[in-house]
Amino acid sequence: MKIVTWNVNSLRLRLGLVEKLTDELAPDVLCLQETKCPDDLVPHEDLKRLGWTHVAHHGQKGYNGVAILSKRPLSNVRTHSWCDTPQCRHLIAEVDGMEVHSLYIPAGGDVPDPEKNPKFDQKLRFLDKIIDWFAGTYGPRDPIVLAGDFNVAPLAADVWDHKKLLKVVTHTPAETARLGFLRQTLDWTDSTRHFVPHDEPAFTWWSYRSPDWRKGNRGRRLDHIWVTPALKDRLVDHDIHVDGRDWNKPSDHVPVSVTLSA
DNA sequence: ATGGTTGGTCCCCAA
Repeated sequence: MKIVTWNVNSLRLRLGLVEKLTDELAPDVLCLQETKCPDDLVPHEDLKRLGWTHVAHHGQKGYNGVAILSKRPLSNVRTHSWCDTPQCRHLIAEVDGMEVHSLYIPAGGDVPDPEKNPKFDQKLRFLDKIIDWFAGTYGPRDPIVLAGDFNVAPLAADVWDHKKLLKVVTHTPAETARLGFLRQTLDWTDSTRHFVPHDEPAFTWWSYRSPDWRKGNRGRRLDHIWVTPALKDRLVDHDIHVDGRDWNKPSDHVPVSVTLSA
């Protein structure tokens, strides 16, 4: 069972790359974020042609939007909005006896001060709410995959320069501490760091604004796949598909994958 | 200290 998460940054614009990803990575389940697509405009026929016969989508016009594409049946599809105004950032479905979450945590704007920046305040409160919810809703023996764009780079080796980025949104102590609390709720395993040493730089996002992203390599690890202890022993493979940043008209995020044994 | 790019929408916002 191979599960991939990707911030697609517009599903309709990048349908061709969804096809490329489907061919090259051959996932069984594909979690998408930032589809930027209302539910009634999802290109279901195109997705079906690519083998995505089961599609759950939770989207809105212009912003946000999450999806779970699957080659196996999905059931018990649910959504949550953790914001004051409804936002499409959290979609849940069951597949093969597991619960899969496609999650898009708010980016948080530019100024890392909740007093001055409402978006950063919204991000911190979003994190606080899901920490409470996961802690109160599940236990470590529940088989859950939490995948998505968390918009937080938790470790020093998850950013290109730890000291420089301590005051930059995605890597501030307020955010990384909360991600630590979230990880503790169900004793989640961070799949990437299960396979990659904690001090080895690992990035999944490079800004569109850096002209030569590979040379400068000013990246951050914002995209994550976490699993509960119930699934940890089934982790057999992992990949950050860095080459995806060089696809034609790429997303600024690259796909992250895990493979679970049967 | 600032600017750089991309996507969606409706003349600017979010990332």
